[in-house]
Amino acid sequence: MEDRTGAADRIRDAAITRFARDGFGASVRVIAADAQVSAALVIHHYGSKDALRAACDEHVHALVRDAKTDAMRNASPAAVIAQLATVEQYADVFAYMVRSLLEGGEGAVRFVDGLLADTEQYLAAGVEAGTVRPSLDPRGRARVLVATTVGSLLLTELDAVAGRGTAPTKDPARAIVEMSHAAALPGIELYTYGLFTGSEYLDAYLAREQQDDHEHGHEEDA
Amino acid sequence: MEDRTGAADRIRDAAITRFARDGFGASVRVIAADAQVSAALVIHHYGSKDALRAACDEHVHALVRDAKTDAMRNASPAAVIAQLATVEQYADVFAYMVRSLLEGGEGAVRFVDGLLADTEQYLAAGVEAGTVRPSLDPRGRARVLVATTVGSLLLTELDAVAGRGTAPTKDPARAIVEMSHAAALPGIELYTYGLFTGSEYLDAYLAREQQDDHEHGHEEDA
DNA sequence: CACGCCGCTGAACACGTGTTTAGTCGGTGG
DNA sequence: CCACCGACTAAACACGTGTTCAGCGGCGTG
Repeated sequence: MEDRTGAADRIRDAAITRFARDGFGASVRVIAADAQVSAALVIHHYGSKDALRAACDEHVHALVRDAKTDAMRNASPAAVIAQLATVEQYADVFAYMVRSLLEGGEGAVRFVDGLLADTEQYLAAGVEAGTVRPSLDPRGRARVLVATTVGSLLLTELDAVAGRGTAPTKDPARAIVEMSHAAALPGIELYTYGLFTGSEYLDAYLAREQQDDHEHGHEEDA
Repeated sequence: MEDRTGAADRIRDAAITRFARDGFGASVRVIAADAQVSAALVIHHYGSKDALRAACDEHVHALVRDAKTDAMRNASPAAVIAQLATVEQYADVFAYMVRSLLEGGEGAVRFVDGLLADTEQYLAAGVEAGTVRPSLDPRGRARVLVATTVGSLLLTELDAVAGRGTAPTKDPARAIVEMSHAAALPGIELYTYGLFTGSEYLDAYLAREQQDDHEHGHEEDA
């Protein structure tokens, strides 16, 4: 039923790889060359460059969703990411997600939303199991953890730009593996003992928050 | 000694604002229009668009450095950022840094390097003062904290893209203030009590690390 | 076989880009 | 006063972009 040659799929895959490497400013002609077709065929199949990117987003999203549902029952979200990056097959997909994250597209929003939901759910399960401390703001805590993850991604990318690190800018998938390795010890340590020796900071913040609430009423809702 | 009109400075400031808002793909003509000059004058003064951006980088870097040395003795690096964003005068500069962070230029590298060094130094001071727990990997810990900060920045930007949050994509400076407010409680909580109830994760990691070391020797150096 | 469909292409088009060029205006020093 | 110099500009240039157009060629179906 599909094309015998599968040129459309080949174009999409080439676009994913190229977008991941060079950003979404990558030209249609370069993508076409990567897929060994003419630039006109890209438009012929996808209608426009934006539509091509939308197709890439959707395809990547589907792959990530499937991979996540597969691996979700085994490991933590962070481990899922590392695992996802390790698998050769998903390297391009993962790099595409990182790029999308940096340039802030709709796919990135869905990605972090999923990550956020997973993290929150996972933390809740940990709380119930007694391995994770309860939080005054579970959603906010999940956000901080996700922020740490994507922030580490960004720092790794920055290191690559600066020429430091093992990965020569080219392979974000490998970079994330190294990053996760380097950040593992201080992260676990931080998550085990915390940062401060006492609760003075937290107490002070809570006291000030309560005071602020009394001063100018409740501004927030829902 | 300088121009009476100060057009060159006006061009640079317009470029900083425009680059921050639209990314570094912003065209010279738009910047010129913002500064109410011709596109040719931009080139006349700065030689090329890349040189213009370099001038912006340098100017922003100088401003940030000055502001930091001013505020450094008062507050923590994170507070410095929030404070920096608050000040109306530095809003554009700060937005420029965020943009530079996202597109990964040399200025971003210098920025996070500075942030990293400051954080590490600040943590060391805290350790010495007894308010911060010592770490097995102080530099790694500083990295994690900086990652959390820049990750929160990215998440805020993403929220803006998704239309959520108060800031309508336009004002990253205000967005960072809101972000820092929302992340404050879970962050402090996390840094006070940690995430886990016990040290099993850390113990397991340390045990596995030691085992790995014995398996395939020491690979790392300097 | 002949027809039409469809994957596919090279050449062109319209446009936006950074940059160059030729030239105007105004102030300043000889 | 004249000549020069630098800020400044409109117009053009060269190029890269996404996209369109006309047509080629092999396949399945009438």
